[in-house]
Amino acid sequence: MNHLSAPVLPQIPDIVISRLPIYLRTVRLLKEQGVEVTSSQELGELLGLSSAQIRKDLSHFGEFGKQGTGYNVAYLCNQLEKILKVDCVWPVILVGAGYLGHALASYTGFEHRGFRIVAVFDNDPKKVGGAIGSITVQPVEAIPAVVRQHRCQIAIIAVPASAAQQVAHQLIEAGIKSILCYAPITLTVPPYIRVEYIDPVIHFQHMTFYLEKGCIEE
Amino acid sequence: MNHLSAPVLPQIPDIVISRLPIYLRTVRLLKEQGVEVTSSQELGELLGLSSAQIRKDLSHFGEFGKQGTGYNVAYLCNQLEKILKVDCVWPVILVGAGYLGHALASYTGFEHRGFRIVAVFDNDPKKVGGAIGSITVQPVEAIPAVVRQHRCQIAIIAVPASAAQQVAHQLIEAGIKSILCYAPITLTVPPYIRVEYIDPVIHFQHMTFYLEKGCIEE
DNA sequence: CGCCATTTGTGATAAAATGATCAAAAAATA
DNA sequence: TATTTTTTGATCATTTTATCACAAATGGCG
Ligand SMILES: NC(=O)c1ccc[n+]([C@@H]2O[C@H](COP(=O)([O-])OP(=O)(O)OC[C@H]3O[C@@H](n4cnc5c(N)ncnc54)[C@H](O)[C@@H]3O)[C@@H](O)[C@H]2O)c1
Ligand SMILES: NC(=O)c1ccc[n+]([C@@H]2O[C@H](COP(=O)([O-])OP(=O)(O)OC[C@H]3O[C@@H](n4cnc5c(N)ncnc54)[C@H](O)[C@@H]3O)[C@@H](O)[C@H]2O)c1
Repeated sequence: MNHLSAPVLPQIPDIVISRLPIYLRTVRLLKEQGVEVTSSQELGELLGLSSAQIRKDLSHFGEFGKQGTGYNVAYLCNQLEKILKVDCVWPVILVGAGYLGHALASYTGFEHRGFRIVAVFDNDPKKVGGAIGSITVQPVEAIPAVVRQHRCQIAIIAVPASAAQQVAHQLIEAGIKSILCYAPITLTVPPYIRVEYIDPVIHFQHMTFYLEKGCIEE
Repeated sequence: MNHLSAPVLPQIPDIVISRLPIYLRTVRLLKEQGVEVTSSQELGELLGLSSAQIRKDLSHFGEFGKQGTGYNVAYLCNQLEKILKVDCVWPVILVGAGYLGHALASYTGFEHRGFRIVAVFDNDPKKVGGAIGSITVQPVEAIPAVVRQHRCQIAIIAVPASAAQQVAHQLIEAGIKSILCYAPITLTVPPYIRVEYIDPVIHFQHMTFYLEKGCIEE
């Protein structure tokens, strides 16, 4: 170890990063409502967080507020978009053209928040060639070429759990760096690949712990 | 304060509860694969967690393992289901019969994990009366009666963000205790109501923080 | 049967996250 | 202009969470 080595830039906790998109979502809502200035207190009330938490989180990235006044909504919005790198549109590919895949591919809410589904893949010959809006379903064999063409780093997995691990391998092989997995299974991936999960049942089962038992049967 | 009062039962951290459904999902997978015994080490590797974390989490609820051997998969599965109260099927209602609502209402993966969508509601007269599988879409006015009839405590919100807060009010009014919200908005609810959120964009924006910027435009 | 290799459950410890406090700055008000 | 009210960003204190490390079981094996 060299005591003269450059100071390590402070690693920002992942839990802080995970709150930024929520802040951005709320600040953008305020902006749409015509609100020009807000405060950590107001944001905290809207989000159910303490004002200190919000100030501390933001302070990792700079000074965005003004004492006595608070935060300029448009400016904070811009800064959060820069920090999260969503001041642009990212290409996303989707594997699995089932019920969920259709809903996601038809969803119009991605674009203005920084994402666009540029291609959909399926391994069922009956699905391949079909259209979802303006997108034509392609065979999974086309994944590597499409990823290269769009320099795509993000993929959604919306195939059955039994196929998800294999699809993950194919995606990583093709150069995908981050995966949003809707299949109810934990994927095994190399450490440099980021996977996030969406499984509504996980949320339901979290809820039932706190509910009074009241079931239909079994 | 009475020094003779009953000992306060140790409050289990919510973060521990939030991991239990993941454990259950994985243990059930092992069970399906015919695995009879597992260990905190094996589970940790499958989930990307430390074995100590898993042991400590489980220890909040009792002793489920055997030293030198590990955990009996079927038994652990059963115990986790009991702890989470999913050793039965919970009725769930769904508001919003759009693309996402259709995907959710058609999804067959809820039942065997403890949940059944018993009714779907929409406020669009063109949707009301339509069928999704065996479920007929009902008008939102019918929510209170259906909630009472099924003693339903859980609801899914799958309406546009602009309608979500109002729908949440209606649901709470009707007696719903926990809400899974797919609309990209933070709901304001009384403290005794639990809300969980699913918003894929939040996950994407979390990912992009760690990616090298590579966008389409803007 | 005794020994070895495992693996649990847990108290102690370390690390991380949150919350409280406050000086400084800015705007509003008198 | 002086005073009061707000609100930030930083520091410090507290609480929460995760990790470590090991005694106590357990089963397999020679
Ligand atoms: N539908 C929902 O609302 C919902 C809810 C929660 C979770 N999920 C999960 O999302 C995933 C998709 O659900 P769904 O309802 O759309 O299922 P689905 O069966 O309707 O669709 C799955 C699609 O994946 C395709 N597929 C299967 N194997 C593939 C492979 N190896 N490569 C490429 N494509 C493949 C199939 O051809 C099919 O089109 C599942 O894992 C499911 O558990 C869905
Ligand atoms: N489709 C997706 O894959 C997807 C992905 C992410 C998030 N979402 C979110 O999920 C929600 C639903 O998405 P969608 O694509 O199904 O939208 P959608 O427009 O297809 O469907 C919304 C449905 O809600 C109904 N609705 C509107 N106001 C209502 C009210 N007050 N009471 C009852 N019903 C009402 C509409 O009639 C419509 O049928 C939205 O908030 C969307 O942002 C959807």
